[in-house]
Amino acid sequence: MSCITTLKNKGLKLTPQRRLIVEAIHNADVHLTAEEIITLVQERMPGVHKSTIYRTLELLEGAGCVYKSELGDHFIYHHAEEGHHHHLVCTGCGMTIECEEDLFILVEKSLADRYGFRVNFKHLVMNGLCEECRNKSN
Amino acid sequence: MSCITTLKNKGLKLTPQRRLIVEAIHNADVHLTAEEIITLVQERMPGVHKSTIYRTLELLEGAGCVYKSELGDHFIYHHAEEGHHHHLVCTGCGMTIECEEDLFILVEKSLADRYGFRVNFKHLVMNGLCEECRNKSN
DNA sequence: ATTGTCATTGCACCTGGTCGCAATTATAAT
DNA sequence: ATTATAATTGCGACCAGGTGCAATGACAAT
Repeated sequence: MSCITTLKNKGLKLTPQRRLIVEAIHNADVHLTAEEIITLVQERMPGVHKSTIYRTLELLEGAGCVYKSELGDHFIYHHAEEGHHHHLVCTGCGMTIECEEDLFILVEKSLADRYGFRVNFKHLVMNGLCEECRNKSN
Repeated sequence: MSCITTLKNKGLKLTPQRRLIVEAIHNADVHLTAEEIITLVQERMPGVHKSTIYRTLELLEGAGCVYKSELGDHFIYHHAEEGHHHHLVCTGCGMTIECEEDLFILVEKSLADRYGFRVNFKHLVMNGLCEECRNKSN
């Protein structure tokens, strides 16, 4: 909800298109792909151009209202109020598992020490094989 | 070098196009983007179609001769004999740092224990801010 | 050296995502 | 309520990467 006020505070305009996009992301309980957002928005307001949606998504990301992550070959978006977590994506069956943040605290520290690099570990996507697929493939 | 024999052993044909592509990847000491490979190959043999190159790259990846990773918004390729490493990509200036594998051994183990998930940590790309950009932005 | 077969190529077209630009519109000031 | 103006939209063109298909060509068998 505060996305709207965040935008206003930054002197950005509140167009019907933007309202729809923000709404779509808020109503979703999981992350959406760009494609899904485009479909949802255009169902309610045909004629909205995809470039508008991509630009709004980028803007919302920049404003900190929305997180964008790469999930395989496409992008997913979800609103910022959700807790952080990481994704395990099985390359066998496509299933995704969400996993906790704490696993990476050590890595985060090591990277900072060794390379002076502050990693953005808000959302990380890792590919691999789930238990089931691993058993199947052997 | 053994890429060539690997292909032969699989009953695949050794076309001049494929020879050039394999050669380009072997001659490079760092990873190349698909774009760079296309340019290199076409310099020596104009008319080679990009789809041929993408397909060959995919084939080499499947044969285990070449690794493909996502680096931001594009793909990079390098031959399999290189050691594995991960990439730190600065979202500020675009600079990339290569970092060692050993950082992730612990994480790998935790994920297997907690979720039964075997992560493919061959090449991981992590976004964040490098030291310089972090100092600048404050 | 010729031939047959199947892998491979080039082509034309498609996809998701991005960009520059002219037309439109949300908002603030009057 | 009008107006000014800067942000935003829709459009069309573009980019990297991928795909189905008919034509070509590498290689094995003769």
